[in-house]
Amino acid sequence: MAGAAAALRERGLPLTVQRRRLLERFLLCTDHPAAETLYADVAPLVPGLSRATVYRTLETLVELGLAVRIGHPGWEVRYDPRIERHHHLVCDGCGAVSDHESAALDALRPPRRIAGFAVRDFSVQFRGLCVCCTRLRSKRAPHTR
Amino acid sequence: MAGAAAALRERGLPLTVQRRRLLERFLLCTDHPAAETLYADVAPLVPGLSRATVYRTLETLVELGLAVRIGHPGWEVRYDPRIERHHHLVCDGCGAVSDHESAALDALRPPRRIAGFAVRDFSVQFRGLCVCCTRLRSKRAPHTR
DNA sequence: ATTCATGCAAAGTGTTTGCAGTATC
DNA sequence: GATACTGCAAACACTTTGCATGAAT
Repeated sequence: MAGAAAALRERGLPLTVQRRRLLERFLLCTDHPAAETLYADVAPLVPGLSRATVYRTLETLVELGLAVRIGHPGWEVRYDPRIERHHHLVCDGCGAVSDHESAALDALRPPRRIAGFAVRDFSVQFRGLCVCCTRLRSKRAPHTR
Repeated sequence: MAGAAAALRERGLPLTVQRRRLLERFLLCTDHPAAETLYADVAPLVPGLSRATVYRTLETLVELGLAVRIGHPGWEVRYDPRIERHHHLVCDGCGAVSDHESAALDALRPPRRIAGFAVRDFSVQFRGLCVCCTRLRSKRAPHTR
């Protein structure tokens, strides 16, 4: 919390009541909440809190490097006609998805069971930046997303 | 395509014009299309094609085991104040998705780079049957989905 | 003839944006 | 007092659903 407040100050960003309350709650979360969840938790403490503020605050935190985004807004489900086990490289920059075959990963044997869940197969999703997007980033000032 | 047609017939599902065209196109795709993309590609060939049909067809293919879904419908972006990764258990039976935290997986260090792709993080998707569905299967006749 | 798929349009989520007003620095 | 944030409501993107019609077996 202290670190977060400092990070905001450093950028000249006001520490509003809404942000303080959201931070207090968010930084304790261990369950990677969605915006809606955080809104539900904090709204009772901040009369009139708007969902938009929650969304905006969370994105600000990501920009400040105080939070990690899991997934991307506006990202659709994609489908793959290849059903054999294979893995994916998902670009955080442009959304491109490419396949990745790996003997090493294929050699792994997943656990049969995870907390009652009967595991049948697995696949790994690597997130990062594709070649094109890497090139773009290195030119301009580094800037998240 | 032949295999797909057979799979449909086996289940007594009609091979409609729309499905045929969608299949013809989809099975050739190597770029993990989203529903919208497939719609754009096929709509010119099937006058009056509806988006709903595309969505429904793709989900049918997943149920038949002819396609895999990358991502989950209705999934919101989640945020994490710890820079910690987490994984997913996806039930082939009911489609439920639950989170899975694993110290062992967290300890893994992904490669920095895969064929030019700058890896930032990864997450593992385990597919199988959740507790409820496992119970159902063991009682009733096995029934894929 | 039966069964299931389709199109349409409406509704449902999750998220973003423009704007006028307001709090923070 | 300047700047940036907030709430509101409307817009937006993606996806699902109900229903009457129509097509495949």
